[in-house]
Amino acid sequence: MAGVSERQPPSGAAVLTGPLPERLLAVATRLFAEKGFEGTSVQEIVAAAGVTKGAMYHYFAAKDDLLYQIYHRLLMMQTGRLEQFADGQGTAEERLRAAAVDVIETSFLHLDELTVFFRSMHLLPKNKRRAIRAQRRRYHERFRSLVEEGQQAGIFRSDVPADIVTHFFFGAVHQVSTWYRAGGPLGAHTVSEYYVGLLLDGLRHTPS
Amino acid sequence: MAGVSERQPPSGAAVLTGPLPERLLAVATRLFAEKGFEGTSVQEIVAAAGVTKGAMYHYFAAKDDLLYQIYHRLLMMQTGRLEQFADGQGTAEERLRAAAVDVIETSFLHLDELTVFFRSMHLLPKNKRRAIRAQRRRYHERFRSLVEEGQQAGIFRSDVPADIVTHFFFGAVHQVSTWYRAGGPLGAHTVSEYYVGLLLDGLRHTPS
DNA sequence: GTGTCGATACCGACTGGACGGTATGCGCTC
DNA sequence: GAGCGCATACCGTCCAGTCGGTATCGACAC
Repeated sequence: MAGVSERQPPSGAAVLTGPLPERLLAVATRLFAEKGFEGTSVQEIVAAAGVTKGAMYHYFAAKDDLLYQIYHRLLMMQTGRLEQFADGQGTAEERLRAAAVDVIETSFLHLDELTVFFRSMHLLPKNKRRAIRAQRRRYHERFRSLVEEGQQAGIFRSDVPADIVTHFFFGAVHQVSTWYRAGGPLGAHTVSEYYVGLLLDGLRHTPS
Repeated sequence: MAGVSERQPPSGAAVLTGPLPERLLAVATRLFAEKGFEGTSVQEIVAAAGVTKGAMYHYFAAKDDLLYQIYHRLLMMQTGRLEQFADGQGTAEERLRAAAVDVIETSFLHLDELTVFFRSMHLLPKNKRRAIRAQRRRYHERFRSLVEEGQQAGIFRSDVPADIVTHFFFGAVHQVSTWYRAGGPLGAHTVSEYYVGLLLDGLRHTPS
């Protein structure tokens, strides 16, 4: 992956290092995932980050700005990657498979962000919610058009609308944060392959 | 007044009729779905139900009791139906298909309850959360064993664990509340059939 | 059929604390 | 000496839960 640049070095717990805005977002993500957005006070966030409220309100206009930024950044990254895979080489099935595996794997890497967003997006003020919905729409549409491409090429079944397929798959993916626990018996890559296998081939045994 | 009182007539908007506990749950479900659990005050709930806080705390020990009851009742119903389908007649595939269609359709009928629960379950106190998790585990296990049955009969593929299949499918189902809107172009039954078709046969075109 | 008792169903004012957000100040850098 | 990056103190609001009180009703006695 050329265009996808590496982010911060893979240090274990970067809580008291680095630029403050990122530190606050990291701490807030963890706390929101643990105790919920409304169950976490601004005071707790800044205390965990080793600063005070003045610092936070210097960088973020409101508490829900944290929530917005948390998911906005993840979504931007995933959208960029999806578009790279979708616009790449290979058949529609190959590209869809690669994109689907990638979105699951990056989702596993950011389970907290996903958890927090899908629990609390309804708490965002209207304008921010609209902004996120627009970005998600763009993401959804790109995936959907990939499915449609495969349908028109005769690779995918056409009796199920591509829109439904996309909702079906992303629904399953966005819910992994409710059951998957890192450190369990299943690795992220394993689950990704299973999920994509189910998406493409379904559950029924097809004697080849 | 006899002991066995009359049930409420099937009127459309039964908000100010019927037994108070059910009335409060119905009103709370609607408000929680609209404005979130934390964004809805007890005062608003009781006002919408036409009573006062004293009445609510007469029937419910705490605000989160409402949340618990809302999903508890739905889950009990769906579990009962799942077990009926699973223990019924037919091949494993036929029974799984019928059970899967049913769970989606009942989910569409109770979208508000699903929305509220999956947004706010983390706000439940520990004991109630444990209770719900136990019930959901039972539900999950019954579906999983149905998948396993089909795997052992050679009807379903065995290279994907039944546990993963169950998570995959329920994940997709539990997320419908984030995109499906009643009154849209797609009916609940249509979507149910699409989803079950995707679960069983997957996306790939299999020339028969 | 009248009076008493107890229970159920509900009312509504009040409290105590928490929480998001702000106004101001202060040190350090350039 | 100006402005950035934060600290500290404070405010107004809101809200879950409480608690003493009232109304209604059935059961039972006489």
